[in-house]
This record gives sequence, C-alpha cells and structure tokens, in this order.
Amino acid sequence: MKRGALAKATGSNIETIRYYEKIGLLPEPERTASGHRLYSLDDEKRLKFILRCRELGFSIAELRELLGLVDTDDYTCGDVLAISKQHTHDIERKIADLKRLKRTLDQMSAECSGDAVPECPLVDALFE
Amino acid sequence: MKRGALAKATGSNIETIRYYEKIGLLPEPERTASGHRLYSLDDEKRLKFILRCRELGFSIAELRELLGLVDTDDYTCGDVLAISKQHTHDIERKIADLKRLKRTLDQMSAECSGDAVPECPLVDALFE
DNA sequence: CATACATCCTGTAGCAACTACAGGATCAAG
DNA sequence: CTTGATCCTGTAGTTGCTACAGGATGTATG
Repeated sequence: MKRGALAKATGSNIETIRYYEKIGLLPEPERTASGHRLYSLDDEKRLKFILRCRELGFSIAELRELLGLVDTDDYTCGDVLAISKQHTHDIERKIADLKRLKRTLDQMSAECSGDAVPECPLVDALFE
Repeated sequence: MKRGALAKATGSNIETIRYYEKIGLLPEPERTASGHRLYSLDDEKRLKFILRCRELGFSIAELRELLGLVDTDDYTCGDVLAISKQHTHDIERKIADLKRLKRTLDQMSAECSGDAVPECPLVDALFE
C-alpha cells in the first residue's frame, strides 16, 4: 500500500510517516518503479505501534529502545533484561497513576448527581 | 518558594514553568516586591500533576480540559459527566495497552534464559 | 561597604516532534 | 486526451518545550 493508504489505515498524519522514516523509527520502504513508497502489513503494524506508544507517553528515545528489542540481533540477554526491567517498571508506575486518575474521575462523576458540581481533587490524585 | 526551588521540587525544567504560565496551565503566581515569582504548595501540586500527566501521554489540550474540572465553576454536571466519561474511557484503553506491553516484556524476559535472545513480539502486542 | 556568585527577571532564539505547503511528477478514471 | 487525486522532494511553520543573553536582585564573605 502507498503512503496515503497507510496514513488512513493507521490514523496517522501522512507527513508523519515520512518524518518517522527520516528519524529511523520506520524502515525505508520498498518503492515502485516510479519512486512511490510501498508499505507492507508489517510496516502498518509498526506504525500503529509507534503511534499508540506516543499516545501512551513514550518518548521517541524510549521508542528507539523498545524497537531496538524488535529489530536488532546485537542485544545480549543481559541487555534485554535491563531494558525490559526499566520499561516494565515505568509501565507499572504509569498504570498505577492512570488508575488513580480514573478513580478520581469516577468518584467525581458519582458525586455529580444534581446541579451542584463537586470540587475536583484531580490534582491531589497524583500528589504523593 | 521561588521558581528555581519549584523546578527542583518538581523535577521540572525551570523555563517550562514560565512556559506553562504563559499558556495558562499554571496561574500567574504572587510576586515579591522586587518582582520575583512566589509559588505556593498548591502551585507545586499543580505543576507536578501537569508534568506527570504529560508523561502519561495527555496532551496540553487534554490537560486544559482536566484542569478545567478543577478550576472552573462554570461547568454543569452534564459537562462534568461528559468530560469525565471521555477521559475515563481513554484512560481505560491506555491501561489496557500498557498492560499488554508489560506482559510482552515480561514474557520476553522470562524467555531470556541464556545467550539466545528471543524474538520480540512487541509490535504485535498492540495490533488488533 | 565592596565583591563574588547564585538566582531571578524578561525577551528572544533554538531544538524536538511533528505538520503543512509548494511545485512538479505519477496514476487512475472518464 | 483531460482531469483530479495522489505521490515525490524539500522547505517552512506550529506546538511544546528548552536554552541563552543581558541586566537586576539576593546572599554570603571579607
């Protein structure tokens, strides 16, 4: 599939695809004889992964590291364990904080039973 | 506390504080007679909230909406319920995807028992 | 009091991460 | 063939920060 189709299939901005290729997150795709990019299902999967991880708050640098696990044969098991450990730790903390936020929003909704809008303790939800 | 101290207390870049004030995420703080910004504990809490939500992948626009729940008396209960519902839905999806990622990383670590680094199915973890 | 250093102010510029635009080429349908 | 959509490359602009500069303020020391 071509670039426009990939953008549609993934919900991505079409220029973002070129950007991610430029910075190396996406591999250079095959080309038609006339130079049009041709993307595979694997490319689509990878772009969806990248886009979703960005939404989940992973930085480009973090993505490089994670995708390194996918792409490279150069890592030792020690590398893999270290990278995995760090990321799972971060993920656990993210999950915990997201749960706190959700709980606070749920509570606020439950208290919203009439015209009186309750105070919103969202800011306190993440304060330790 | 002054701006530098707030930056240290929150782990923020010192200029980010001015930026968030400029775009309205942080309120304009009190000032000393000489014009130095003075921040309260509430300001610290709010900045920590903002920083953490950014790490969790919330956009500035989403933050505006969430902080609107905190700041404004103009919302009706209908508004609050609608905003809360949307955000809790997004949060649930984030949690689900983060769990998938973590599970995949955990599995990979478990398979990493020797010198043979296993294939990494991270990209498939989020593909539906 | 003077000095030195750290921190603050405002404003501007630069970087990272995209996103949009422009001019020309290619493609597909009528 | 024409028309309109999509593609190419390259450049510029936007958003979200981050860094820098010059001057002012604050603090500690001699």
